Amino acid sequence: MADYQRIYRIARRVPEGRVTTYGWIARAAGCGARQVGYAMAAVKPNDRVPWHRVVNREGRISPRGGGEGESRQRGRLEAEGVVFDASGRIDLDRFGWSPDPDLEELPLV
DNA sequence: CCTATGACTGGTC
DNA sequence: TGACCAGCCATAG
Repeated sequence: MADYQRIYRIARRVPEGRVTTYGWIARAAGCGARQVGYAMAAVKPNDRVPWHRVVNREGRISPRGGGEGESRQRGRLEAEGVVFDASGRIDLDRFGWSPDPDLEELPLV
């Protein structure tokens, strides 16, 4: 459980209108990408984690069990100004954000 | 303690 | 881009 807090903390750093990937958070948190995904799946309302700003490396929303939160996630991102292309992907060169300064993608939209 | 599972990733074809 | 495969590590049972 404690490890999730570390992951959540990184996730909370993601600026509004930007997205990050499981891999980037994983690298910053010092754990595997799957654990980040697992942590996101375990997020509770009280955690105040912008889980919707976390997508996979394709800039696409990872399909999960219900598939319901998927549309909800997309809706929230679009509300923050994130744009999805025709394939339902986000342009990580424009909206991608890395918690690691070394990988910091050129921000700005 | 050990095995199964998973909102993943990176290399190769 | 997409499909396939192997590695990844915390949780659950």
